[in-house]
Amino acid sequence: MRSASTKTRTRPGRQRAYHHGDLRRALIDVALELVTREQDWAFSIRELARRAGVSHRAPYNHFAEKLDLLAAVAAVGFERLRVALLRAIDGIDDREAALIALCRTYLRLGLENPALYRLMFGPALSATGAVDRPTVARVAGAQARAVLEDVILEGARAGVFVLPAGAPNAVALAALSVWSATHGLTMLLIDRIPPPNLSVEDMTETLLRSVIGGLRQARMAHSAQAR
Amino acid sequence: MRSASTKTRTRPGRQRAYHHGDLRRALIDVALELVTREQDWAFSIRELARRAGVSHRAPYNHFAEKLDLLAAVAAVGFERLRVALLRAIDGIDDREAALIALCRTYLRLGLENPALYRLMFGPALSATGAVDRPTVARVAGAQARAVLEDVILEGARAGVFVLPAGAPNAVALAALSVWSATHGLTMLLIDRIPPPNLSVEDMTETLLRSVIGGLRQARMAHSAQAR
DNA sequence: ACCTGAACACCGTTCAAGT
DNA sequence: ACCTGAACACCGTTCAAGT
Repeated sequence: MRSASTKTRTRPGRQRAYHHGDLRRALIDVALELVTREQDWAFSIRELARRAGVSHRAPYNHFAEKLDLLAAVAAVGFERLRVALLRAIDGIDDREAALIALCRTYLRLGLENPALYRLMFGPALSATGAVDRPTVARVAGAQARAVLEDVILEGARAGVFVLPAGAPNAVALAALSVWSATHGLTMLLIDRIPPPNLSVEDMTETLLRSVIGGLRQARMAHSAQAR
Repeated sequence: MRSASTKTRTRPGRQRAYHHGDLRRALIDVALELVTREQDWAFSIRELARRAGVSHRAPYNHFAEKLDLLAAVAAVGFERLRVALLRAIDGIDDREAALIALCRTYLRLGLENPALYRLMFGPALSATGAVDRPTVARVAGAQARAVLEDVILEGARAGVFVLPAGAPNAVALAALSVWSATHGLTMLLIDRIPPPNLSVEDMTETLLRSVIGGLRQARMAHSAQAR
């Protein structure tokens, strides 16, 4: 799309040029911008349509209801997360350092765009009412999770991390513990729950120390190599 | 209120009896019931008024806007949490066992009423748009947090837990780590993010093992400096 | 296949009164 | 002090058409 000539915007038929048949994408873009700027997804479908320059009915040609639109926005957020996580560990050899980089990146992204983050893990996916319709976002979330599991698996193979047992679930369970801790701190910070006299850096460091400690655990016989 | 005769409900003036001047309380009750049953707080103020048997305008005499009503509901949730946490550790001597009991209770309550839990930590408190109006819920949350901090402080004094440094923040930081992990797992479970082949019990146990490990953690060689 | 515009039943919030 | 009822400007979603 970006390779196409930008002159189309200066052409006479300006209104048609913007959508050029991809109103769906345009709606997601506008919604993402709204979520980011207003830090809220309470905007109406009608306003969305207005900003996209179409009738208030048009969005329903692409999304059955508002929930589906929000799920699409969440999917974009998960994709961004996945890319950011992959980039964060790029070129890092030490799996422990890689894990820390993952957690810090995760936290940073959450704090950068709290509303998007909450949308990703919120009601849009959790199927509060009916069946889990927005599979899109769920799949995207699973891909982001895979990055974390890979690092832990590699660390376990390298002997840096000690996993609970030989169960096939071990990696998934360990990853979920790390994820829980990081996700929890991110959420608490987003929601401004911690007392204001604690600094984000201190909280992060304390948590990561605990998380890493939990993974090194078990055989703490001899002092391991310091970093 | 409970000490008052319940015969008032069987009296002739049934309509007046229910509110007996406390429409505010009645509205909170109805809202809490709606949140619990529908697992959602998308209900309208008008519907709330309908169920309470008053005009759709009446609620505005007690809550400036819907947010304030939701904050009041959240405050009830925090109070319930505080009571449940206190009861959970009642009679337990071992501070490590007490801490585990706290985490498990926290998790259980969250899974019992996900919508209320999400409301407690959600936008109603986080002041997405303006100033932090709903101080009510914030205070209630701080009280619940105090229970956790007490257990950790006592454990540290008894030598069961080893805290980072002598900084006055140490207890708060340690408590926040434990809270983050527990809160994170609760949220992830509520949102059905973990893969379905993992059992809740396995996830919980793995997490708690890691959390406890982090608190026992022998001071590793170099001392930790808090900023 | 996609869009428009009218229509329906709702909503949050305000205003002007009532008691 | 608290409640009512009308009113305003919105909303999500559906229907019947247009191209």
